[in-house]
Amino acid sequence: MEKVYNSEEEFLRDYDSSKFEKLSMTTDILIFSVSSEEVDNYRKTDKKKMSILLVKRDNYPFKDKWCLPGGFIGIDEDLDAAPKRILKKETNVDNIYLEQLYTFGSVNRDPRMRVVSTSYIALIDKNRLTNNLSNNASWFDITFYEEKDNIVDITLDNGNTTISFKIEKILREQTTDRYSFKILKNDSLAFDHPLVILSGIERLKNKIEYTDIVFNMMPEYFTLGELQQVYEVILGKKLLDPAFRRIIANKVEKTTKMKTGGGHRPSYLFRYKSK
Amino acid sequence: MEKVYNSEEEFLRDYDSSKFEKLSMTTDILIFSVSSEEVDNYRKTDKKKMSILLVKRDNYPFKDKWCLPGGFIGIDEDLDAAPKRILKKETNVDNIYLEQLYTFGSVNRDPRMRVVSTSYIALIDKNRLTNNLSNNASWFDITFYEEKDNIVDITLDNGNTTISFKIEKILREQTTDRYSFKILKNDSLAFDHPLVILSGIERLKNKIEYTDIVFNMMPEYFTLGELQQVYEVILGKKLLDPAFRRIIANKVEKTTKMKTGGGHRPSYLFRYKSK
DNA sequence: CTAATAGTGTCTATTAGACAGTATGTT
DNA sequence: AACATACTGTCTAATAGACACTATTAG
Repeated sequence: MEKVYNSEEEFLRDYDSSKFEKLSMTTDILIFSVSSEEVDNYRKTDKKKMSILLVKRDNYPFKDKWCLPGGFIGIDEDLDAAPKRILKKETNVDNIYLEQLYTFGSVNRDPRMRVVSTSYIALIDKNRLTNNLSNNASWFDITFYEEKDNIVDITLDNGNTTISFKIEKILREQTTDRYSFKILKNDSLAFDHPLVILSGIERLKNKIEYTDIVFNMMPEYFTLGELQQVYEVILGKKLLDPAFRRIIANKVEKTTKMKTGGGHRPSYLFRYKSK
Repeated sequence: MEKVYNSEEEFLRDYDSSKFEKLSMTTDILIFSVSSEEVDNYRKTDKKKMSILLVKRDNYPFKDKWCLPGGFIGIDEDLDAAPKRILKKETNVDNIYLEQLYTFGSVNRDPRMRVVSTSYIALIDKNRLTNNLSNNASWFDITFYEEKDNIVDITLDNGNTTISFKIEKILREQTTDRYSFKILKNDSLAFDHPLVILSGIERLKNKIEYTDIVFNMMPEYFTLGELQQVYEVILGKKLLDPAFRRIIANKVEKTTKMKTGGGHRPSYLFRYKSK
């Protein structure tokens, strides 16, 4: 028979938290940025790509495979504090844009034991990184390609290694925008991280349209051409100049600085204007 | 010194999962529906409200306070399976619309021990419930009111009990749509559930604009007036008839059935039309 | 001069907002 | 007849898409 308590204090003094079987929690962080690939033609501007930071596992499970930076949630650590701590460790930078993405909790996602993982998206301008990444971390350029029938092809490339995977998106209900993801092919990414990365890319594509999060990936001063390229690479399509400028007009302010040196008309540098 | 392993199998055989301190996970479910309040005037249509299912706690902590239905995640249970199981238990209905909302993980959100909770939104048409709710559960009508300066006032009422709380929304960064919530007043809701409820309402308000999730709260046949009222009560504002009908035109199909009996022109019944 | 990007003007198409009007059942 | 809701027509305002044009620099 259960004991009857007369106050919350009494109950808590007696409480045995071991009666439920506990589990481990981790966090995975999608650190997104933008990279520029130099082009041989002196007139042309650098080609921009989305990029993501991965780390190479030096331990089992998935030893020597690449995965998202992450780690365990401390028992005395706020859920949001863990990704902050890990981000600081990996990048040596504070004040990085961070938002919770999704919590993944299939029973067998980790071969060691039951682990539930809350993923986060971080956005950063690479110029803020003063080149002291932790030593098994590396930036991978993202190539994202959606085939007709809800099959998504993603390729990550850091110059040495190419990782590619393919995921099928299955609409869960007619009424919503939520998909179930099914991994069709995955060479070399650890855990269920292909799913996490795809979720993150989709979130980014969505939110770039109705928030100002892009500016977390931009340097303080930028040209509108550069900004437009970042939009285009994230959305995966070309935008028309006048329409683009109308839309971002009230988000940026023109400065007196200019960018010269390309073999073409110089452009004004703009800056993010918060409301 | 750490032991060196030569294969994943060997590593896993040896793996001691107890070296990290584990924690408990729960799920909280926001079960939303729509209720109609009868009006004395025979001509007028019933006034619709959003409603949410709460349960009364019969144990410490927060004994006798109301809270969201929820429970612990089983060690061998997929994260998504837990809310499904609890939903079935509380409502006796299968196939309810369910989507993950957010994972709350402040260190002290539960006085017993460290508990991280993943919240879910469920949407249901009350007509599907054949009146066998679990016996300490009750529907509360929601009144939602946003004061000028990001202070939100929410009142829940089930006819006997009125619960009200007040939350301040603080924009986290200039660039995003994410808020931190701060509870300014909370009489009688257990845990951090005021935050969970507010997050859920905001998600609902957002998604009703670009998905078809409303139809999960509607009966199979409905009039456009009823549908419009549901939109209005969720969005918290009046809509213009012609605009509303244009927007939902391709989401519904007219049937030959009609609704008569109000002291006014009868209306056609419509049905959700999936694409 | 040329290639390449910067930046603007303007027309058109589409969508959203507003208002006024007609239609029809119950009491 | 009167009230309340159903439903539609149409004008206007705002926004998005498309194209064409001018501007300016390094080589």
